[in-house]
Amino acid sequence: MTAPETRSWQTIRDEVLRRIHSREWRPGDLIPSEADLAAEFGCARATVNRALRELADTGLLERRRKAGTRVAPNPVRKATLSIPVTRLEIEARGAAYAHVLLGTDRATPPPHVQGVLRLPSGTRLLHIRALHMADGRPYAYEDRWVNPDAVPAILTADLDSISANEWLVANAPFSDGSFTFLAESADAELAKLLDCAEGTALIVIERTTWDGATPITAVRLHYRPGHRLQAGL
Amino acid sequence: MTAPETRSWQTIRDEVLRRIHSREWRPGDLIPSEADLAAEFGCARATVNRALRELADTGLLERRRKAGTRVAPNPVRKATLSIPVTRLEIEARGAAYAHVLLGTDRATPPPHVQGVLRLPSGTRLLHIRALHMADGRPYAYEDRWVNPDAVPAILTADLDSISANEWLVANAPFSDGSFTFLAESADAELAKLLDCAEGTALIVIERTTWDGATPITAVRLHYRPGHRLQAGL
DNA sequence: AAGTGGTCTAGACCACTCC
DNA sequence: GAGTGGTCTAGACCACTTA
Repeated sequence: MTAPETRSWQTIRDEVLRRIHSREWRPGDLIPSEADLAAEFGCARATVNRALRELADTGLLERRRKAGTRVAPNPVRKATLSIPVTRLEIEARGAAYAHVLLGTDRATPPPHVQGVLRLPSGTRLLHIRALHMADGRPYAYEDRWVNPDAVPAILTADLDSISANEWLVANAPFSDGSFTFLAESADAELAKLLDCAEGTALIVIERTTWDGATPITAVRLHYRPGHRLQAGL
Repeated sequence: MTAPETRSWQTIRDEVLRRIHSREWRPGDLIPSEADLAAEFGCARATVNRALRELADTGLLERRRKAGTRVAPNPVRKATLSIPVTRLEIEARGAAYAHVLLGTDRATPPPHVQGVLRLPSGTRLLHIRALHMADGRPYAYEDRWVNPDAVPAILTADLDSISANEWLVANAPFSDGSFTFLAESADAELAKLLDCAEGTALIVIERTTWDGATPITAVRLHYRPGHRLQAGL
């Protein structure tokens, strides 16, 4: 045997991948148990477990106690988007970042914001509007509502020198959150801010974050026309 | 001590999360080594490792040999989108699925498709256009190019009864792929197909898949107006 | 009742990287 | 060189699920 004697969990993962890929194991098939595979590969069961768990996490295998491990019949593709702080996103593209605070006020948010934050109607929040610039050109428009009860210190923060985005990342740890992606046409105001024609299709990210049951912030980011979100895997 | 004596890796993960969250450990801080934490929690180092690895995978911790483990200063949020087969996506909403094959032909793809698939210009591919319906109403328009060299069997598949989407999932294993999300305005044809006004902003998913170095398929999915992609985490 | 995955342990060696 | 994380082992017990 000239085969390498290495039997790391990556080796086993790759071999399992190869067997699925070569259709030796087909979608829906039951594959051997961890104990059997450990015997076959000459390694500890924990090592096999690590490899199979990895593949189950990415949706390629389905595992159930007693029932065993199957090749997923309908592999649900999991696309992972990395969403860094906007400044870093822009700098990663090699562009110079700048940030323009368009205004802050305290007001009652529109109903849909109240809804997603599950706030009683009439609650007043801090409203922040800002523009992120890349090389002097508009990159994304940020419309944010912050719950000052959750992070009182933001009322005294200098949001001209640090974006609310970054201030919150550094100062408002959160336990939960969600992202939604959608498309929207630029209205007159957005067209002006993002320097595009009215009606242009824009991609929008809506994000909310929570500290346990306490809502922290809800934000909508409208990206400049043509923006693409690239997902891995 | 009335604290429970359970010390599973989830327990440890949650306790580490709590310390980060309570700002006992702040962004950029070095946290104790695995050995120290194992001693503190009274468990094996492997258990601590499992907990910390989990948090590092989600981007909350940064780990380096010798340098130790730090709380990530700029936690990169990883949003995970689950992208199932369109039929299952529709059925999960409790709607009836149907699928209309609009046409197939063999042709030379437009330059941008040739580009992303890295094919020599002039290569002829199978072109498939279809509409996914939910409860009889248009849900998404699919415009797909398939490399018949990679999956010759598709030329004889009955794409009326099974969508190309599902046929490929079941018959064309792939090793790599990528997703891109963007916004586009409906042109006259799309407006007609999706039963919306011309110029409506639509969300678009572009997907390509590969079998090693061999391109399999490139597809663009235009969703009906108002569609949202919901990401977890 | 029994089979399978899920997890934990105690120990070991290795790989990397900072000093 | 030394400290830290990365991984593997052999064994064990438990939890869940199906038969």
